[in-house]
Amino acid sequence: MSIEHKTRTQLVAEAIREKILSGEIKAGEPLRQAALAEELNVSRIPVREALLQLEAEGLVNFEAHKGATATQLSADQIDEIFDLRALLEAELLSHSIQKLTPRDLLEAEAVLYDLEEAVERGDTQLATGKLNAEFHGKLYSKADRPQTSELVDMYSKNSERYVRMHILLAGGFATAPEEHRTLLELCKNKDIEQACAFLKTHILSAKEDIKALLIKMEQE
Amino acid sequence: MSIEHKTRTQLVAEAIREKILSGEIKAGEPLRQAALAEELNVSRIPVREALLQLEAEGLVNFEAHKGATATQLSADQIDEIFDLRALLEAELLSHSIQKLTPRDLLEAEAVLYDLEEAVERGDTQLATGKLNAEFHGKLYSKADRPQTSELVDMYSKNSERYVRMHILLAGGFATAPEEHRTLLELCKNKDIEQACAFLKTHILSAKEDIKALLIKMEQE
DNA sequence: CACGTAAATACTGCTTACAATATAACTTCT
DNA sequence: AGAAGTTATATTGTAAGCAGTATTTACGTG
Repeated sequence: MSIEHKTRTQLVAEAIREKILSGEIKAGEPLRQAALAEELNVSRIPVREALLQLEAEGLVNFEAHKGATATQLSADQIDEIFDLRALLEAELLSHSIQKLTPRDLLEAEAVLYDLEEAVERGDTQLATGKLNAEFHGKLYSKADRPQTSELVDMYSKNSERYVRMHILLAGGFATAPEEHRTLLELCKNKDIEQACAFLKTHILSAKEDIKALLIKMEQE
Repeated sequence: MSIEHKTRTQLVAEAIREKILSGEIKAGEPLRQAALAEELNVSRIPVREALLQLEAEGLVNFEAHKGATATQLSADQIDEIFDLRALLEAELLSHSIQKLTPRDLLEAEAVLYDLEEAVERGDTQLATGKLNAEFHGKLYSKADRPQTSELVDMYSKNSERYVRMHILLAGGFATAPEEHRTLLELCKNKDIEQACAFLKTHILSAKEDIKALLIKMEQE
């Protein structure tokens, strides 16, 4: 194993990404190259390159001569992104489900246990972010579809901050925990049709919640 | 309409993209920043930024300290990309088909006419590239799904060079023209189910052709 | 001759500094 | 006072050059 030599651009990208996902940088806020460069003790070039990378991830809008801003997703865009997620994640699950071993399923269950515990502790931040992604990831782990997975990761990262916001403002999703259990059961039974269908409705119902909130906010 | 002020980065990106798509730069070939910079009469900075952009488009692989290469798609990757295209394009069509006006359909038919003519002239380059994309684009034009469309554009651009290669080596797809006609008919009849199903098989059959060729090439 | 090691090279990554563009502030005129 | 034009300022885009990394070549050693 060779030591990883991280380039400044990568470090800067990680730093800015974290700022956006955590909400430290709010949607729509402009990202000044010089300010970021000084704050992170690098020149503007790695900052520019990091911003370009983040644009590819959909976290940043980069307009020539005008600068970069954290992407502000409209209700319509949220709508479309969640539709895409439903489509793509069902595709992943359909390729993965037959190959899931008992061990995979137990690992998923373990994650689910942590997740439920986090919810009880009130740590919704962790529950909806890292643990939720980890649970879904376990179920897709045998899909062997690298490009599709990359897309799914991108979109889930991208919508995460809106999910968080929703939870903050609306008190979270009451139904999600049970839904996860149901989904896991369907996977254990290798019921492709039903599992995929249920996964889709699971994602789409989350969408409806968030969209309602966003529309309300846009009206203000 | 304000005059567009194109940045050097954008111009460089277009130039390199064209080189890759046209085959002037072959898959796997390294892209030297200094060489490109000199050839295009710019410094290395816009070249680097253009390469980053092309990486986001999937046309280039950018590895730290090792440089950029034109992406070399394996048979597996082609397989996955075409599956994604089938999924996403069917999604677009399903959202667009009801809203397609008689005029949209006539325009699609007009493109189809040009396309068939190009095939007869033997201009498969044009037929499978610009015109094919234009025909499909007309059918998706009322989907109102900007992000999905962007993905589809990306993937079709990305696979175009492999399609071209296939045509060069295998003499083209015998069945495609009739399939386009059939698809158009199904759209005219607003038969969502059948149109989407047919579109999927249309894309997946093209996949099989190309994949077979690629596997053959990989064995050499 | 094989193999590991050290110098040379070719390239990428980054900094500093300058040029070009867009926006904000300020006149000037009606 | 308000609109149009003009300067000033902030910010981005690009260039040239140095610093750092990976790869190749040359060399010595067993």
